[in-house]
Formats: sequence, C-alpha cells, structure tokens
Amino acid sequence: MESLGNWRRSAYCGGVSKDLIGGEVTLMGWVQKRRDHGGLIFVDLRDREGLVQVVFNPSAGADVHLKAHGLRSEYVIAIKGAVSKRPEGTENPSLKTGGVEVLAGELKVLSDAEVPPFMIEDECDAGEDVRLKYRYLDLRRPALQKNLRLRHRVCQGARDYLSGDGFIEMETPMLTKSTPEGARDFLVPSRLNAGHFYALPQSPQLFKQILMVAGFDRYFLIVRCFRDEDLRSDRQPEFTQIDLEMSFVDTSDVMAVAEGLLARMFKEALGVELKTPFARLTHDEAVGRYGLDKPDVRFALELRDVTDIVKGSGFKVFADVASKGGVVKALNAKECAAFTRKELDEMTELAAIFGGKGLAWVKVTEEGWQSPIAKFLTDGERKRIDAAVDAAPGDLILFSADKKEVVNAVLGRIRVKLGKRLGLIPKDSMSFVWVTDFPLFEYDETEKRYVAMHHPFTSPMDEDAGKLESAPLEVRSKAYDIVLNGEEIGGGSIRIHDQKVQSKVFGLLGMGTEEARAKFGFLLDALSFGTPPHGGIALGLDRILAIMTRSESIRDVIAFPKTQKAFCPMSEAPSEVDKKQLDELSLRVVKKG
RNA sequence: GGGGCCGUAGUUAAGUCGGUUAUAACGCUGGCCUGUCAAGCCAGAGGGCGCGGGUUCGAGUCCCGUCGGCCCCGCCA
Repeated sequence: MESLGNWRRSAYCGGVSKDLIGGEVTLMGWVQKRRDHGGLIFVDLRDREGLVQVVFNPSAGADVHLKAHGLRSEYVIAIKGAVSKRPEGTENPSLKTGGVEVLAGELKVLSDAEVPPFMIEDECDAGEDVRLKYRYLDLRRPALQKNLRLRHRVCQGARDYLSGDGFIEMETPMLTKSTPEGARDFLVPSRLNAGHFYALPQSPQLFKQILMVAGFDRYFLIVRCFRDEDLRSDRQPEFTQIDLEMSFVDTSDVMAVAEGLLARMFKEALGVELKTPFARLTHDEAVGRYGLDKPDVRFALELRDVTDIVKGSGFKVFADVASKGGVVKALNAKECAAFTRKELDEMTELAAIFGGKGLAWVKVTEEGWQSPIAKFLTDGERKRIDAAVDAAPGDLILFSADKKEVVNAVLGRIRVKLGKRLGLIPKDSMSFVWVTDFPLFEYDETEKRYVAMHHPFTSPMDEDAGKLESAPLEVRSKAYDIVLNGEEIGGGSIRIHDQKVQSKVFGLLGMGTEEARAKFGFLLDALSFGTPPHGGIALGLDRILAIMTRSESIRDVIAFPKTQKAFCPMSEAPSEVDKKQLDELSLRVVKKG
C-alpha cells in the first residue's frame, strides 16, 4: 500500500468528460473491473460519481503496466494520466464517460482489498442477509448510492421549504419519558437514578406541543423515532419523521403546509409537479368505498354495500349476518369470470388471513349467474345486486359477509390484490389523498376501554365536543392522514390546547386523575399557562423515499437498517453487555426459561 | 404469539421415487493474449448440503427440534 503523498484528486471518475480531453487528471477510486489483455490493461475506475476507463499501455510505461497487472476488484487506487478521446469504434455509449478514457502514466495502490463476497453492481442478486452483513460493500452499489443521495436532496428540500415558511428547526430530547398509550418503548436505564428508565421517543409529540406553548409558533424537525414493535417491509424500529407543528391554526392550515412541503420534496426528488390541494376523503368514505383507511385511489374497483338487498334473502349466511348487525359487501372484479377454481381459492385464503370466514363468488354470464349461491337468491335480488355493482357478463362478483370491520378489511385487501393482478394501477402515478374525520376513540375489546385512534392529544371536532361523555364513539377528531398510492405516509392533528379538555380525554381513556398527573403532569401544567391553538403533522420520510425510489422495502433507503428480528448483521447489535455495565445500571438479566 | 416461503461452493441457483465420487453459472487462482467494456481462450482450486437429533443398509432428499433470512396476521396512539 502506498501513501497519498502530495497527490490530490483533480476530478471525479464519473466527471471525466470530453471537456477534459488533452488535459492531465488525477483520479482516485475503486477498481470496478480489470480487463487484462496481457498487453493492454483496462481498468474501470469507480467513485461516487461514476465510472471511467483507465488504459495501461506498456509502451507508455512498462513498470506502471506491470503494476496494473496486480490490480484486483475493489482495490483503492490513484492514477495520474492524460484524458484522451477513445479511438474510433471503441466508444461505449452505455457509459456516461464512454467517449473518453484516461491513459495512465502513474499509479498508486492506496489500499488493496479482499475478494468481495458479492459483486458491486446494480443487478446484485446476493441475499439481503449477506448484503446487510457487508453493508459498506452493498452501499457502494450505484443503486443504493442513488437512493441515499436522493434522501439527502429530499431532506434538503424539506429544510429549505420549511425554513422559508417560517419554521424553526429545533431539537428535542432523545432521552425522554416513557408514557402509556401507543407503541412499546425502547427503554434506557438511568445510572444516576437506579431503577429508573428513560424512553427513546416514539415521536417528539409532547415536546413540540410544549414548544408551541413556549411561543416558537412554528417548529420542525427531521427526527429519528423509535418504536419497539415487530418489523415489516415498511417498518423499522428506528425511522425518520419530518415533524412539524404550528400555532394559531386549524386543520386546513396544516394540510396546506404539508401539501406545499410534499410538492417541494417531489419536485426536488423526481422533478414532478404535484397538483395541490390533494383529494380528500372522510374516514367513513375511505373505509366504506375502499375498505381501508389508507385507500389506494389509483384505481376504482370500489366496494358496494348490498346488505339491504340480501338481508331478507333465502341465503342464510347473508341473512344471518345482516340480522346480527353485520354487513354484506360486494366487489365487482370486471372481466374476471374466467377465474379458475384455484384463483378463487387464493382469494378465499387471502380473505382468511384478514379474518374472513369465506368469500362468496358469482360469475356473471350471458345466461345469468353461475354461482354456488345463485339458487338461494331470487331473480329480483340477483338483479338488484347486478345493478349495485354494475355487473356485466364476464364479471366476477366477490362477497364478504361479517362484522363491518372484517368485511372492509377482507374486501379492502382483496381489492388491492386484484388491482395489482389485473393491472389496474397506472404506472408512475402518484395519487395523494387526505383521510379526515377520524373517530376520536375506538373501543378496545381486550382492554375493555376506549383508546385514542390517533393519539390522546388529538382535539375533538368542535361540533362533536358535546358528545365526549354521552357518546364517545361518535366524536370525530381533528386528525388527518396523508395517503400516497395506498400507503400511509403521514398523519397529524389539531391538538387539545385546553387543559380541561385534555384532562377529560385522559379520563375517558381510563386514566385516573392521579395517573394522568403522574404520566402527563408536565403537559397538563404547560397547557394551563396560556396555550395557543396548535396542530401539526409528521411525514414518514423512509416510506416516502421508498415510494419515490420504487423500493420494495424502506431498508433500501436507510443506510444501516435492521433485519426482521431487529438485528444488525454488520455490527451485531443488539448484544450482551459486561456484568460491570449491568451492575452500574442496577440491572440484572433474567433468562426466560 | 401465529401463518407462509426459503437456507446446497465466495455468490446465485439445480439436485427426479432416498442410491456410486453433489451439478452449473458467475466470481476466484494461474497461463496466453494490444482495443476490451458480460473481454476471449486454456488449465485449476473451492462445498459435504444452516445446526442438532431420529428413521434407514444408505439422508442434501423423509421425520422431529432448533437457529437464521424474507413476506404476512396480531402489534405498530
């Protein structure tokens, strides 16, 4: 290995252009590929800006040529040489620098390299476990470099936009207080307070509200959040939010800022102009028509309620469900009457995953219904159903009958599946939709109490506030989610700024006065000292980037993600710690047995 | 906590009904080669099938357990 000495890079490999022809350059980078012809040796040299071909010609220096013979993939080298137009017929149009090459005059091997466990190229087919173990090699791949540099630009755009709109970037604690509600906390033991723990923030929620109390008026943060829950392709234990909060505003103000912010981020990232304002659906509409509170509105295929049509029918399954307060809904899979038994079974299996006990189907033909349930329904009922779902010969109607929540979940997911399978989703479409008017509370059957649908600090709608005690489940909230292509990419709300209302909500959530004081006393205190009406939103940066980059998983837009077991194969975190460390923290590990 | 798919050279994969010495491609090593860029040609090395049991004359193939990866349900205000 050689030292850099007084050599300094004069250009990036990917930046060697025709303009430099005739000049000398000093390049530094990684050996992508060596093609040794015995005489001529070609080396593709790579840095973050791209590749350039370096030519080692024995006639230009026998010793340098000999040295180049020993180069291997991923060696880090520096070369000095002349930029030259490539000889006629040897240009490589698939390379940005394919019209030129660098004739090496001097070579330094700055670092040699082991044979990498997988090849550093975009079409890398190595498994994700190997790639995560050697993440530094994986990150050398142009695809990941591109994703992470996009991440930088998007963040930069967000900072610019928000700073320009009067938002102040602040900092909130990472060592904070564990609070009930919400996700499981990551805990950090306190050495100076034996037996006491900090929690890593699930979001800066309370602190940003308190900054509003403190009069900062507009705050933002691009901030890491932590939730100790099971992972998914769109969920990591630590993830990044673009978090903002504003004072003296109502829902429409926050939504307008979020739209402007997203428009700026997409302009920055993809060069596309988003049309604002975005479409809006109430929670009721979203769930009713699409089955989910994160509707993919890129295609229709909407759910239709046929409960009224079948409630008095001879089909016992439907009639029973209807009489017990359940619903029967239908989905018209246009032109899918040719579905095989196997395909129908797959749909039923999918329904089962989401709690559906079955899935009735009807193939609509010129002669009428072909279906196991046809004989249970009258001609009139069948006609009314046909009309309800706009059925035409060749269509396939799928039914789910159950409790409302189950029917919506089942048909909502089947709708998405069908949308993909039938190619109903327009490529390159970015369909944003706001979902508003969420219920303030849900009833949790296992805990036997109300739980906040968004979070406990969400303000009820002014016109519903009177129903807080009389009919909590009918109270709608000032919460809003932003959904992109069927994925939730953000959510927020106008907060409660009245201490009395906040106390009342805590009470409805089953928290006694004392408990509320113990858990959220600081918030209640703060609210009592003059609080502006305020609200905000948090955008899921990783998810947005995954959509922008068409990544299957947010792991592809995070430099150092974790596996599904929340393990980092590179650093091997989490790990056991020394007994001494545990002693200092007054901790003892209890093996589960 | 649960369901599904998957663990075979460095990597990606094949391996039939259980049957000689476990295949291939890429990569790697050596040699030849002055216009390649998926370089080419020749030669070669490299694994005992995630791990532990079991069944069997015989297990990469079957069974049980376990570990790990991915997808999903629950969970994620």
